[in-house]
Amino acid sequence: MREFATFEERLSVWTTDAMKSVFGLEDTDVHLGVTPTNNDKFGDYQCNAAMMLAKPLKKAPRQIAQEFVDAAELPDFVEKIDIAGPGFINFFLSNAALAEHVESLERDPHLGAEQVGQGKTVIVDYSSPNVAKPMHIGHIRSTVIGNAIDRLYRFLGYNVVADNHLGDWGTQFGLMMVGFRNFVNEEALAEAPVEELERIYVESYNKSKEDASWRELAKSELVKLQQGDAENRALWEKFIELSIEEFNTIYDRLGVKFDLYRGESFYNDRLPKMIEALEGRGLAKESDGALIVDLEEDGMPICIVRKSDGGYNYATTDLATVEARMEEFDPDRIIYVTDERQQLHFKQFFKISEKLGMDANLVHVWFGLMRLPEATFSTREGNVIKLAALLDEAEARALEMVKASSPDMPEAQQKDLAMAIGIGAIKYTDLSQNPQSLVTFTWEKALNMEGNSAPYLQYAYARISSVYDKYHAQFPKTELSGCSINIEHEIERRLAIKLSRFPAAIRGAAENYRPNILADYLYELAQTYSSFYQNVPFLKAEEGVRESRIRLCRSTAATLKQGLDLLGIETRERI
RNA sequence: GCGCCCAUAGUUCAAUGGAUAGAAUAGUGGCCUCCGAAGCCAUAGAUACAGGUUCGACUCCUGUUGGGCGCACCA
Repeated sequence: MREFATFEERLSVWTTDAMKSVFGLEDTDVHLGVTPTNNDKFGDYQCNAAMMLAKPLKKAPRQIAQEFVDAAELPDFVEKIDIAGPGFINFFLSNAALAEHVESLERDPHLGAEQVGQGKTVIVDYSSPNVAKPMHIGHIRSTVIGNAIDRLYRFLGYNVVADNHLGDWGTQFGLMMVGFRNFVNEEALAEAPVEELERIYVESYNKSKEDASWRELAKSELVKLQQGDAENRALWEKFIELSIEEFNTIYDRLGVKFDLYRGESFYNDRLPKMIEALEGRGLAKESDGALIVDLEEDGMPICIVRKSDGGYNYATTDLATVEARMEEFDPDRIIYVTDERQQLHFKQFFKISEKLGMDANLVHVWFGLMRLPEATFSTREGNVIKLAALLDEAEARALEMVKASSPDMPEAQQKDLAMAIGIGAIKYTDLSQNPQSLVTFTWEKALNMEGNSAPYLQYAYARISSVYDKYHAQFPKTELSGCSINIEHEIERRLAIKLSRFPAAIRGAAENYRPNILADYLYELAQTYSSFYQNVPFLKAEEGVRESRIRLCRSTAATLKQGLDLLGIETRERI
């Protein structure tokens, strides 16, 4: 058993062994471990094996439970064991063991979370905006959810490669080239480069619809670019450079960092070989001039890997990307974070990758579309909300709140706080719900700062910091780590149990690619703390009790801070 | 037409097949002489519909209704 093993792990190992020995079970599919209870009255953990074993053992569940309880010798951290209802076996942890465990977590930089990723590499492919298009609120989910997954896996010890797979290649660049040379407004370009690039694209696109010679010109410029023409290449690189620069200002504001910015173009050279591989394995065939992979036997529509004009598309690029990533990083897993519309595409190219014999573990983490109450976002409708505008608005609203509640704070600090709170609120809104739900955007929801929200958690953290500082001012000589935690009050116990469950929240969030599991946990932890704070005195408690409670505060602060950091949400000692 | 996803309090969201479906917000009623009221305590309110599987179903299966999305050269 590892040093900071959770009670759930320890108990599960114990119940599994004990069940096997008491009932002479060898191999069984029945889950013999424990799960957390959802009600204090049923103890801290429950084992449901008795019900599940009724059939194979041909005995009544309660009888099984009773025989188990009679025969088994309790581990020392269990205070009491109970049989309830149809045959639930409930475990009550001892307060002393609980207190000791919480104390010990202070020595673990990972707060009890097992380093399951040691020696493993994971590539997380997320955000992936298109060059020459401003990021809008549709990009927030991939960026924020992807970044949380990135952080979670790093925390679990994985070597994470965060890759921003930019949309930097494709037919639109022909139109961009001719458009730029004809309609660029240098002032606008200096002011807001990507917005201007988008404007140029739209104008050029509109012109192409009416003007056949314009279309021809765009096409020939595209071919020149593809053939490596120096001038077009330079212009294309300029588009990318301007775009990345602007994306980075957004990423900086969001606290998002990538290890790589490898656009689709990075894999261009591999595309012909990829087609050869498909043909060599007899996977690809001609159809209406295009080269396709027939996936009918796999229950999917055909997948085009080379267009009838000889160009390659999405699927081919993604296959080549997998191949390149396998060669360079040999990852244990590649995680793609995109919206739900791409499910079929990913299923198709995952299948083709398998058929090609690429031994890649590919995971598509999809999230629900973001839409407006009345319609989906579209450039044509002109209802797109830019990501930068959303962040501005969040910070402005947060600043208003900060000024109202802390009018005497220096302005620079107010602004810094407003940033942490505003950005935190936006992120938390997205991270606190199941990623797969469809989201209807409203300002009110996106910038929620009341109730179950980032500011609630940040407030709880700041309040603890304040208590902690006051303690040190009043009792500067006491060495806290030398004082033990004693659990006597009910609310202390609830808080300690919550603290001990942090690793489960982390694992659940990471393994299911659902940061909301962690967000839920943190909210519950903060609620439990608030109740603790309200119901028992800390600084005015008698010596000993006081130190014990301050240590619980310290653990809570560390857990909140770490958890919020994994969601990419910043904390401040004073708000 | 085929396929994927979704439906939980008035509203916005939770709930690895487990016990009495949790929060927030809006409503009502309390709590600053006391560690920060961005808070706490109390109260009321929900599983679309019809079947099925199971000791046990919001969760799994089938059907219905209502929504979102995808399905040959856009990524």
